[in-house]
Amino acid sequence: MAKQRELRVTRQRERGTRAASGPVSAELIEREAIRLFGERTYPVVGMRDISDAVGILPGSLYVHINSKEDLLIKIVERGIRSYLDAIAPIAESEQSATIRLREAIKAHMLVLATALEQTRVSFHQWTYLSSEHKERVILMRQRYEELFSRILNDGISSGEFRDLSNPRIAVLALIGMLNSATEWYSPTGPLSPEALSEVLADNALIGLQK
Amino acid sequence: MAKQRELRVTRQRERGTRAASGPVSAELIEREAIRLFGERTYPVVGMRDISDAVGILPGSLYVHINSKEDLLIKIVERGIRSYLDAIAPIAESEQSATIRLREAIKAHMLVLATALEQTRVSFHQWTYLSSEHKERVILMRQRYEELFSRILNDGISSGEFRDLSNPRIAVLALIGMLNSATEWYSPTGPLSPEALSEVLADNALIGLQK
DNA sequence: CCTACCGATCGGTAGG
DNA sequence: CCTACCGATCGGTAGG
Repeated sequence: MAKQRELRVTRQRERGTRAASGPVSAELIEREAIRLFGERTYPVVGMRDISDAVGILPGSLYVHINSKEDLLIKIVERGIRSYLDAIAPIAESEQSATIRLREAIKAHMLVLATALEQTRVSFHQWTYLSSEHKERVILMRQRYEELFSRILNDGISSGEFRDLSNPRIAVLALIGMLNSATEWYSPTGPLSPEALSEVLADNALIGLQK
Repeated sequence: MAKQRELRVTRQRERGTRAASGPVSAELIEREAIRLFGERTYPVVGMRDISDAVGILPGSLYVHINSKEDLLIKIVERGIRSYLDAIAPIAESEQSATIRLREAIKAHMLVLATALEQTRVSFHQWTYLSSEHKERVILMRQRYEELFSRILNDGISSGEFRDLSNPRIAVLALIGMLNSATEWYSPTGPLSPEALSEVLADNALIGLQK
């Protein structure tokens, strides 16, 4: 008995990069899944990697979760929602389009900085979901795109922005620029998310030319 | 004998989305791999998917290729090299930074349009390579980044561009915007690569403001 | 290029 | 939460 317990603890140590201990929960599993999916992507992370990270055996994960895909669904939807929640009130506020765009960019970078790995999963790995869930994600992504479209269109109407020949492409390019930060943002870098968002907003609004 | 042949042909038809026939070759396998990796990503495409697409049995692939990773290496390196080859002469030319930037963006969009799936693999899936090959890719990506850095720095020196507080971030944001086209460019869309590149160049140079 | 097969690993489950 | 295990699938090979 004592020997069995010892073996088990040893195995947990071997497995466990997990800090100290604390009970295993669905939330802990999701947290480790975010980290692992963010680092190595969904299809190449095995359930055994996740169970190692939380310090239990693979089969025991299913006491807390339903399936691997269920983990992905929750991570992706929560991730996108955090962007919608942060940016919707800004896009719909009464301020000028210029100010709204600056604030939306800042909000984006703040969410990105506080949830970098979740963002990586949410914006790139939703494609691994089965079709029904993929459709729901596509709707959320459309809502997100519409927030920026609204700001741009308002800015054109009000005369703040120039008469863009193709606002749709401008929106996609802007969002693409923001999302690319998942590939180069570093929490240990010299610039804060706020400072970065000012550089990006200047680029988007003023451009490179003098 | 006749019956065996019939069975084999039938099996090939079942497998084969392959056009007409023609001999299987390393090039054909690479072409189908580009398409499949581009559509569904490297880790979730099996060798059986590739062998189905070219119309042979899985084991027979290894007459033509060495390994699955070898396919990825070739696709990724050829893909990045096509960008370096297109943009290096422009970045190193004698023209103004403004013109060079416009032409570099146009060249980028032309390569992207003519090799959309290869670009998707090259820019996003090199992360699945083993570490030694990953390092080589990182070097190529640095060269690519340096081409744009050179244009931007030249433009700042010459006074064409404003005094960017952080040129590195501006370069990464610019490249991020260009690369995002792998997610929204459609060959059947209304705008040509040239027209798109003008929209993107205007965005980068002039910005959104009036 | 096929036949026949390999060991490894995958997500997940039954029963305690 | 573990023990013990499942069928399916993976990349790849030997021998013809």
